[in-house]
Amino acid sequence: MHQYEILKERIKKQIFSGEFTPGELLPSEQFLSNENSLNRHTVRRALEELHREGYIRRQKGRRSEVIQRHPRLGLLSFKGFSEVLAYNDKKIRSAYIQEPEIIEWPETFFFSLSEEEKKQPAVFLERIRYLEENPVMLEKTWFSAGNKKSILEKPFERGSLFTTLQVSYNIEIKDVIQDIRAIKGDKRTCNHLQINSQEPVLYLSRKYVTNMPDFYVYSQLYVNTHEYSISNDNY
Amino acid sequence: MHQYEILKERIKKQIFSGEFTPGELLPSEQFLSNENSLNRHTVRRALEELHREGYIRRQKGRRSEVIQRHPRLGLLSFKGFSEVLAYNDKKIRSAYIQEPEIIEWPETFFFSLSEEEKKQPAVFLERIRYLEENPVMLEKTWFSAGNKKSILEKPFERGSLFTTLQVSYNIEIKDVIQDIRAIKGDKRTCNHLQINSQEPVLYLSRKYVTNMPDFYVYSQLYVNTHEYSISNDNY
DNA sequence: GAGTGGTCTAGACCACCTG
DNA sequence: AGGTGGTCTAGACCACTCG
Repeated sequence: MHQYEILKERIKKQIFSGEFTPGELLPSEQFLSNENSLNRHTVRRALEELHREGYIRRQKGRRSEVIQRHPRLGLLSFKGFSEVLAYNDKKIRSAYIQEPEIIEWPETFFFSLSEEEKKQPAVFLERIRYLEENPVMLEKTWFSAGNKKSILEKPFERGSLFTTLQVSYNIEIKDVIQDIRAIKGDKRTCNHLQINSQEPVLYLSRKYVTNMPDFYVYSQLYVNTHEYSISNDNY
Repeated sequence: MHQYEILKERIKKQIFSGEFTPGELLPSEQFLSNENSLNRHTVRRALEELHREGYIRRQKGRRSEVIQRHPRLGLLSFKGFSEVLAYNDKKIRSAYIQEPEIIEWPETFFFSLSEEEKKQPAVFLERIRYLEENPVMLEKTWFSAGNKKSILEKPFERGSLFTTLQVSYNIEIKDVIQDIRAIKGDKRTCNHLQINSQEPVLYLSRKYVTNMPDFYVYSQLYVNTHEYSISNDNY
């Protein structure tokens, strides 16, 4: 954990605990720098990320202002579902449609796989995500089984695949490539999302890049945006 | 124009001109630093932004790799349509449905307006955006007329509203707040996009933040994602 | 005019990649 | 083992905000 991450997480917690409230100004960079015995650049790095994630507003000559959080899903970032909403006051929950299992890679896959990946079977899982007890997202996930079969043996750490990959295999998500479309939901998808068949659904296809060469995680997300829209991280 | 922006734009041009080709490694930060008499931090800032915008891949211990660009619309960034695709080889074109005109703000608006904004009427315009002669996006734009009525007098600089705002009033876009949904296109929208009525359409509502306090630009975008999906800037 | 954020320079150490 | 990117420190100047 780097210094800027530590500071960033601390300020996030202070925002969610109400220690810093929306509209309030954070201490100056100079102050945070002295206070924490950090260089101003390190402080700035933390504040820049808080800005990109939509927590604060920055303006030259003025201290950083805590922003009123909107009731939106910050799904465009590449954090996992649980992380995105971890600090939120929304009640979230996940349920398996398909627990992690070993399967062959589908013949036609939505990203092109490397030869290395095709040699191994895949781990597949499918989950439905609830927000305030409403199903908002159907998520299908694949990754190369390789030497990661032990991941099937017990439930995910804190319900998060990414947390589990990190603690079990020291794998971290570094980047994501994603495409977004509006599509008609098929019958099965709409059933799970509890909307009428053929209703528009936001479709995201994702390839997560990790710190392990040639190991990627792939996801297809089907999101019901009738109730909740999806907001961007700012930058 | 800051040093890191100059360097960033220069490298972008070198990528699009084919001077750097996909798969190729850029010179090291140290080299670019010496070459341009810039500090390594300044070089890094440029490379970080190129990474976020999806032009290069960065990996510790290895020089930055130029990425194969995908035929996708980088619409999630807050750049204008023309800027996004300026370096692309795709043919783009815009046409007015409604040329800029002065109107009253709609009674119900998709973002909440400040009292200051409501005092003034709005400039409204509506455009249809073509990619390779296919209509891909319908865009409605509003902003406070204020002292900016001269903007109605002549065509936009290089067809870009944002460029015009910058050269005429020194206004720069600093940030964007946007929401994304999948909706059923209404009849009018689908007609313009040349798709069947009720087809799913990607809907983005945007509030652009500028360097001028209390001056915002608002847009509603309706995107046909059947042919082209929308990709993220990475970070 | 004091406080503050944005940019830039100079230099250091570490972790990772590649021969 | 040398090259390279990621993090961090120390210090500087400028442009903007606000009382």
